[in-house]
Amino acid sequence: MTGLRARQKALRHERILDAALQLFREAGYDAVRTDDIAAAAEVSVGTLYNYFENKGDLLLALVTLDVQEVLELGAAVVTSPPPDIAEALNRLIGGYYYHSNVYLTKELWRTAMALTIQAAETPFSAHYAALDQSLTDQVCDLVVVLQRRGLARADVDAQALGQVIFNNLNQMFIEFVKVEGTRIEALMAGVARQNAAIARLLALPAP
Amino acid sequence: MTGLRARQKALRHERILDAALQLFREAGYDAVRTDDIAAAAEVSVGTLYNYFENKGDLLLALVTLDVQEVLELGAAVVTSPPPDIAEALNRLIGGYYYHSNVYLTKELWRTAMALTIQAAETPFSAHYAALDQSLTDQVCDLVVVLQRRGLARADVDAQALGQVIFNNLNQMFIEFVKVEGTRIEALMAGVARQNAAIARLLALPAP
DNA sequence: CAAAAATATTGAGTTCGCTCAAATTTAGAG
DNA sequence: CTCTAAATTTGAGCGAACTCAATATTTTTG
Repeated sequence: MTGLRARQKALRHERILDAALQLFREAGYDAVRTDDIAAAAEVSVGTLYNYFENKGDLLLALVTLDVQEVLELGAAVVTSPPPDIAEALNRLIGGYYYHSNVYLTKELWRTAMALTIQAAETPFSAHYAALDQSLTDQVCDLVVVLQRRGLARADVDAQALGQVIFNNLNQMFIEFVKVEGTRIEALMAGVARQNAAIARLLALPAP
Repeated sequence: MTGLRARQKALRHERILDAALQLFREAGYDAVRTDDIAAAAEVSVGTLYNYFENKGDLLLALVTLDVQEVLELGAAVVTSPPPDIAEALNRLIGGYYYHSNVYLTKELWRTAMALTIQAAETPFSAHYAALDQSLTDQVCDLVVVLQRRGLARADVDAQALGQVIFNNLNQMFIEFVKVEGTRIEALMAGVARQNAAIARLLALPAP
């Protein structure tokens, strides 16, 4: 059987994450003090810092859980995308976007995005970067699938184009979380317009 | 004549900015304490905070000066772009990139980018956002100019495509400043590949 | 030109993220 | 079961960003 130590470790880890998520969601990242999280998890501040590098790393741990789910969601779209290029892109990207407010608020995303830029060396930030790469790969895969099925021009660098599409959707999401008032529908509309432009360029030329 | 108060105000404002730029550049953003900047500007901490909302706003004030220069640089490319689509994009974007290390280090850019996401409400962050929009407009203008001169397909939403191109170059820049080791040449090579893909799609169809 | 009003400066004090030496708890050996 | 070593927890304390009541300086008024 697993030692008492290991079980308590796992338990504390989860208690801290749970406490952080709840407090962050209801009060916002800045308003929550690390002491509050420690108290809610029934652990001392020192212990909290034994499990997570810093306050930001704690948030990124929560964010990566979210991105992981989103990745699985996207895989389904890539394996059988709708036959229209624009629709396929919108389906994939919409999946990403609409999932984004299941666990996290705009403020939390904002803070998280800022952290991944500023503290790119911390372990969870590296993990997030890896997931971001997986998302890029997923978009690239979608482009390749569309090309293979004869739905999109095959005479173009799918890798490069996939990166462009992902960078665009990512940047659009950042702009979205920057402003508290904007709605996901508006974000989707903006991205759909951009996807339409790309889809038109990617469409097979008239025979 | 302008009152003594106004003159001293302008003087102090400049002294603070100068001190901050020098210290930030030579020691890095985090290593410099606001007390240090205040001391170097021969001003008290309280005064510093009378002129700038916070430490980050001070950095953003410096960054916006840089972006302003970059915008002027880009205008020249837009008014008379090279006849090749890919080359035109590379020229414009290269201008942006190569100017980026004139005043600021990667760490400063990283911090600044993070701040514009996290603190989108502070005055200088709003100013930065406006400049970002101007950069987007500049890219859109370039696409329109290429279309007008018959160098690019005209049957595509230039506005939307310009946004995509800008969002891509912006995101690529963020990835670039994230990692301390990477060189601008590598960044340019990556973006050039992406631009090549877009240029191919935008090229006029064979008659 | 003096006094009052308006505007700016100052720096000790507060807050919060994070550290680390001491104390506590668990695992293993005899 | 006891004693020792290893691993873990603890919370008072530290550093740095930022505040605000007191002070100082400039401008305006009579």
